[in-house]
Amino acid sequence: MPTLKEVAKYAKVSITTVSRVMNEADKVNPETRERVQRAMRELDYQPNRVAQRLRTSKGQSKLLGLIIPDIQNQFYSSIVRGVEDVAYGKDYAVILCNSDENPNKERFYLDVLQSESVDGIILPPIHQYSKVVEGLIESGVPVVCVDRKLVREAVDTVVINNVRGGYLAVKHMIDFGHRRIAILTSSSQFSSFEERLAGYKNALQDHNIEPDENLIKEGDPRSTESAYLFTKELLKLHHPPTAIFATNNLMTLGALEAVHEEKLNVPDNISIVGFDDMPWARAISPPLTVIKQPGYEMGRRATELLFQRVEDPKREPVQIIMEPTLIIRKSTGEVK
Amino acid sequence: MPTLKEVAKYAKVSITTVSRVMNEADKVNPETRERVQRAMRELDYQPNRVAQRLRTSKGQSKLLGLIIPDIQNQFYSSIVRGVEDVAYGKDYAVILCNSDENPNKERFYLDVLQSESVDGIILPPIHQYSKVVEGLIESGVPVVCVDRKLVREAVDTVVINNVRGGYLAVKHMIDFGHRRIAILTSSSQFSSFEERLAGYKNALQDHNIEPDENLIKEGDPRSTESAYLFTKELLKLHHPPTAIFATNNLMTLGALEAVHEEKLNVPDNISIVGFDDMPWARAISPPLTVIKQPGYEMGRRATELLFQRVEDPKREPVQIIMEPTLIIRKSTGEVK
DNA sequence: GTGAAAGCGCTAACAG
DNA sequence: CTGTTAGCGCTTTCAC
Repeated sequence: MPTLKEVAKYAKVSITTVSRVMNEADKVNPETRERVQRAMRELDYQPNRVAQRLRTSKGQSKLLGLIIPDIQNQFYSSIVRGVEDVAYGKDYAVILCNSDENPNKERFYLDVLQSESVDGIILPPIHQYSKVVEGLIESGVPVVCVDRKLVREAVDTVVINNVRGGYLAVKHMIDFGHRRIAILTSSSQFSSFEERLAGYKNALQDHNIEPDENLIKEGDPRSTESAYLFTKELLKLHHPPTAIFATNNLMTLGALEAVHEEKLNVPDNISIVGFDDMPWARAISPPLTVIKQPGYEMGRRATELLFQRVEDPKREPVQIIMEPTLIIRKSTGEVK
Repeated sequence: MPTLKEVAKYAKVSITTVSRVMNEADKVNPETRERVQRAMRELDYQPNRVAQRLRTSKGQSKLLGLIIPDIQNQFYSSIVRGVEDVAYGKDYAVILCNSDENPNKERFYLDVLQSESVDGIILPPIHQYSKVVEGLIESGVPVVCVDRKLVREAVDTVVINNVRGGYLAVKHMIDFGHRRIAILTSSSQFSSFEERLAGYKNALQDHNIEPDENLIKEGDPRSTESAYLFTKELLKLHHPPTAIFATNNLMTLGALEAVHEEKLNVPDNISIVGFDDMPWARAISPPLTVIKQPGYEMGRRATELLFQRVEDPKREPVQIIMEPTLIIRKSTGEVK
């Protein structure tokens, strides 16, 4: 690959001039500029981003970091796509990291990203209190949280109103006459799942339904398998639930599989509401009623926030709370 | 972030020595080494990858590039995960790029990656003849193709036997007595889809079934919508097919949706075989018969190949052809 | 066994 | 308007 120096020699100017025509900064004599541009074209010159990054202090690296739990979770794929699209629009590339909810991996990647001098980092933090992430913010690295928040208020954040999401789902089932409604959720650790559970409880309370601990299953939200097992248990209960609320797309799959295996008819024998409106949700039979989160849009907004912060590091942190929507399809119906 | 220099000062040695203890190269006096290591620990030193990359010529950047059509296609998510896992094992980070099958985007990202001095690039090339990619290989950048091949033989490649995948699917339907079997595939451009179609035709031929052009639908493989429309058309045919083979996971979803909308029973009224064994395939009712491709494993193998090439740039190129498997579930049955 | 010095490709003062 | 110079943080000869 040609370097600045070679272009300079070819165009018979100094490297500074070449650098100038690239960065549009100072005015360069039109003729000179033209000559340099031709040289760049003819040599097929591409600035070396690594050198640029090393030299430039902040906000010019054209690289950003994105740490997610697992790219195989489609909800995160949506976020990633949103991030990439906005990044691409600004000639940014993104380093993608999978943390597997493992704080050590998160830490490792955070170090790598910092060491790569990325302009900023987007992530759903594994812990709501995170020394590492907070340290990062303090040290001036632009960070935006997406999907999950940090307890500390002073961070740009994009989340959805999870309490409302949970409420909407459960309210919908109650409206159909259900009173024994089970929930498949995560053991408390992630703000999002805690909130969805809170929404579930609020809805029950508002309709004078006593929560039944047997219907609240808390497991690993990454595991379709555990949701499957929980659902099996649920269905074997003496008083089984007439409706199930699965709080993410993976758990929904587990619930669905168990229900089908038991030859139950949806929604006649049991109603199901999922979380996340994945492509398969409308293709299956019956189509699945879900709480939709705008993953792609969340990714976009988070990235825009990040760019804003890169440009103005001392702007006041913003919290964007997006609204989940209930999409009613055929997997929910009157309780029999 | 502390630099080499600061560590050196802190440990009262020269930066060279610090560099040495990091890279384990020359022997360093045990005492000195210990002192330096303590300094690094106490200052929480992290080598600056950007500087390392700029300085080092090849194969030490600890960064690799991955260009895929779209991360929202779960098959590619699997590949990405395979790549990341192997990369993580070697302290590598990966830059992820979405090409949307757009050669300009592919080209843009290829330039970016080269300009980032990545150690290597993994991609399913958009075109089977690709000047850009071939140029890259010629210029010495380690490249490995995954999922799709280049016509040029001299590239490391990891693909599946797509002809066989197509054959397996269709043979399975023929065994159930089907003779009017439709295929939803891509307009010819991608080697993988061409081959799946070839497998389809081979199977028909081997069983003396005349291919019917009306049953061969070629569209955009990224579009669930187009598969949906095609399926609708197919079902309205005077002699509609009794079975449908969808050649990727997105198209499968479109077919499923159309079939359900027409209130057809699977497999009683129509059999369906999908391509790609996505998590939802076993959760739906009836569970979907599919041709499974080992996406995750393909990503792993591709990355291993890449690392081998980084270590030995003049090793002979390897072509790994993995086998697809037919997973029989309940979406296929006797023709009525 | 250790240090001094050069330089990767680029940007940013500082002169002219 | 253009060129000279000094590094960014690191690796790598080449001396000592």
